Amino acid sequence: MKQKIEELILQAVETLKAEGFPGLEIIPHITIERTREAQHGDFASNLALMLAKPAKVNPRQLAEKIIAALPRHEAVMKVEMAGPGFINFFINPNSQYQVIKKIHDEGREFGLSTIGAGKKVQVEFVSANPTGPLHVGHGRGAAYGSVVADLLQAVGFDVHREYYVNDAGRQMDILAASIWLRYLEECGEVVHFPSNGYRGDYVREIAWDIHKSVGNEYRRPIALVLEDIPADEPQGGDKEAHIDALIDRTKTLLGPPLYRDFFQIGLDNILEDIKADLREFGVDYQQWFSERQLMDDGSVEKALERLRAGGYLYEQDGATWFASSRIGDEKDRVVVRENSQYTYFASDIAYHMNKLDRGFDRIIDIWGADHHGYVPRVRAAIEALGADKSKLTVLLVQFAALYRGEEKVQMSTRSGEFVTLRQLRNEVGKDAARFFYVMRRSEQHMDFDLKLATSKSNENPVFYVQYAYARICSVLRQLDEKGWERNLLLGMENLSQLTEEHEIALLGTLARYPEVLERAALQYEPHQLIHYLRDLAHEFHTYYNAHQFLVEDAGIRNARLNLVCAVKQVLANGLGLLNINSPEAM
RNA sequence: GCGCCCGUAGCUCAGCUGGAUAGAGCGCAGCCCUCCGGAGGCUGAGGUCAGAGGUUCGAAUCCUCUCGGGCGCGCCA
Repeated sequence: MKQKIEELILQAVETLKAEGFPGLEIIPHITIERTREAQHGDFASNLALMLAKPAKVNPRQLAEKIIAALPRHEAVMKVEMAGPGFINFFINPNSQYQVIKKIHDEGREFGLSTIGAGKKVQVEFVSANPTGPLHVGHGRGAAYGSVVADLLQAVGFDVHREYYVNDAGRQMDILAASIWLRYLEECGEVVHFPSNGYRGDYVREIAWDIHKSVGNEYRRPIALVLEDIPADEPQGGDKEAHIDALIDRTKTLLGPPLYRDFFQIGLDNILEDIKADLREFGVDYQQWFSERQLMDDGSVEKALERLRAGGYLYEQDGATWFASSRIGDEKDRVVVRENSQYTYFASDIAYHMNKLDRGFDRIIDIWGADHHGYVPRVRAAIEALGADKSKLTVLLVQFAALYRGEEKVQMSTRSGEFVTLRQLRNEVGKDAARFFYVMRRSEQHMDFDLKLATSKSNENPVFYVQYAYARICSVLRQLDEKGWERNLLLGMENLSQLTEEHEIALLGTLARYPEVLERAALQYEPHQLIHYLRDLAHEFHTYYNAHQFLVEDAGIRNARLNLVCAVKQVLANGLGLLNINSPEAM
């Protein structure tokens, strides 16, 4: 419809141009908007306002001219000039009814489109370090990322969802050492647990499992473990030096193969937990990409070689630097440390090279907002690798501050004091959790009130939308109980009897759905879909209160049922995209 | 200090990329089933869109400055 109007306007402008009307050489992008108020019709164009200046005419006069030049179209009932020079289009209701047939015919496909044209898009999200279970902070990225991916798929992109597993590096070493120390405790050693170790209960559980299967085989006297280890912070030392020394000691005392086992058991354990957690949260991946693999198969070295060939690497202070400040970063970055270890950034460069080599048209990284300082250097890396840096989109998700009522919940992964995503799901359920996370614009700081989300009452917005769906199902059950059958054809023949204000409004909202999907997908803004669904549910509830559907007149009854079933279908489609259930009864 | 995000109703937030009288939910006041599910609907009160300049037919939206909040600024990941 929007497109048709656009074409009509374009034709009108061409006509005026042919008549020698001045100032129409440059036609701005024609924007057709849905109006906010019914008295302004269904669609509006501000073209006359935009053109008034170059054409040096009064915008109201220009609008009149354009309207006069508009070709006739059966779907357009009336065109009006209004306000400072808006052109308002009133759509013929008969053409509005078509949407009900369309929704019925297309069913679950209604709203999907092909504007993505099968372009390959990779979406990487969550990618939390596998050093512990996911917490509620990761939940937002998980919900947001999965919905963005699903939306892109819905509008025709070929979407590849990926989780980057940081299974190399110091954090993992700290985890391995933490597990071993807890294991020693199981063996009966008295351990002063390092302040910088992972203190969560899950570490004890892993240690407990190991002890159960191998007994005291890996036990070493604690005195030997602590020999010459610099003091921890509470004892007046440096916690980083303390933990690093403990990691080295763990490696020496266990020996490489055994150390590897502890490391691997911890990794496998936690990664399995994360995978299961996300699956239960309705988040699926095509690929779990290992950082360690990049290290092992020489990809990092290859990536650095490519940078070196481009003249972007140099040596200084014993380290190797990437001259990222030459291409947008605020300073240069180390890629190989003085101790000849790669930095995390080095493997990330390799990872992005790998993404580029796999031929994605678009690469989307979804990160926590605290990583924003990292964006320019990754962009620089892509440019230095010789790729088009516009291929990369980084979406930053702001933190969700957690509250229990008024009280803010403090969180720290190391100390183990945090609410896990699993706990949240158990408390509020998958549907409410997903809905809440995605309800707000991603760049918006969000307060997640556990108390509110836990309350299974009317305060909880997800129920409002689900209730609309359940209500429609209930109406259909009532139909059956009253001994009536739905007559689809009769309903379609009587659509023109849907003349109530609420019915016309619903038609417009239903017709909007494909546009909402498209916008939400292309702008990576799932919250637009949520708001739409709330609008739709609200209009349905209003309609429900104002009019009886199951009336004696079979024509009107079936027409209304067709409308209501169209609402049901769109609610199900929208909720489905959000991976939220559409319950037939609540 | 520099950079990124943000500031809209008592609270939590939308606001369709510059449009018409700034909108929802919760909370508050009042009302609506002999009727398809009251987890609903309707009405009302509540706003200097943080503040000040600027751009123009038109600004919550764009630019500059100020104030306030969050987050970054490692040879950590």
